[in-house]
Amino acid sequence: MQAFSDPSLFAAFYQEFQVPELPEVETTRRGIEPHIRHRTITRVIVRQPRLRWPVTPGLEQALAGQQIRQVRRRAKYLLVETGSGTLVIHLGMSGSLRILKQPQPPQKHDHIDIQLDSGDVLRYTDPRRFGAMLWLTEDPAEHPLLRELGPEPLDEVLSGDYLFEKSRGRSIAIKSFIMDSHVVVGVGNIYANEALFLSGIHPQRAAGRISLQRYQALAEQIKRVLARSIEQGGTTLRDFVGGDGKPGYFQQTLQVYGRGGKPCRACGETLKEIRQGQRSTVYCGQCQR
DNA sequence: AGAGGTACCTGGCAGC
DNA sequence: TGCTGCCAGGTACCTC
Repeated sequence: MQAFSDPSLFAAFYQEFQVPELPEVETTRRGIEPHIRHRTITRVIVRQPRLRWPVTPGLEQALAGQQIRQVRRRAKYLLVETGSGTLVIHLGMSGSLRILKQPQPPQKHDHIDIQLDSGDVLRYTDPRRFGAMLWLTEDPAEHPLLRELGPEPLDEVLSGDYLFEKSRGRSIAIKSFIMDSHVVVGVGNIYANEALFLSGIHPQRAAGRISLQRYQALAEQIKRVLARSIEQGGTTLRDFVGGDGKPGYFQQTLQVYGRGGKPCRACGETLKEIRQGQRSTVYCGQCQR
């Protein structure tokens, strides 16, 4: 990430563009649910239907009059359940949701408003439009987008044993392996870099050539880094009402991500930055083998 | 089947 | 100053 040679620029960038990783999605769920649960949708306004996929045609009619039962999360998908179907929301790379208590004129990237009988509005904003807003009438777990997903990282199913078994015979780099949503969901680029550093595993190592013991460390670190972020998102829950709808981010100090060329916090060695699958990987050649 | 690459999209920086 | 090129990233999908 050479563009951010100056740390303050990097910080400014991430204040502006908080990539919703799993902790941010969960924090968003917790932030909005109390305001929308049991409310009835009175009106839906779609200003920009061109997201990752087109917003489901007829979404406005489908949602009007529906009462929201609960908001669940599967991987980075938010599932807004009503009596007759489920609204599936993905925040993509730059999406956010917030609750408006007062009417506010829509800004450039405010693509969708969901008005509630309380007078509140749930507003979806997404500058890069990598997000999604889909209406499903079938069981969301059976939808192609959700059907093939691996276990939640914080579920006990995700363990060293699971990763070890799943990786046998695989030559793919471990970093790509843990970012594959068929293996485990919710491990984005930032947390993949961090978890590999914390467990001392070289990001390019073949997934099939890592011992059970090391996978136990990796599973533990994935859980730890995500759980800590969710915890902090919860305690710093800021401004889902009226404000920018973005959870506090990066409360925990990043060990490697965004620090290519800087000294390793553990050993002082200069951190290496490479690209894997068009994504930035940062690691310590000394600490990670 | 597995591995790797591509596309989608915008804002902001570097460099000319 | 203004333009162009590049880059960040999640994830489905394409190709080999």
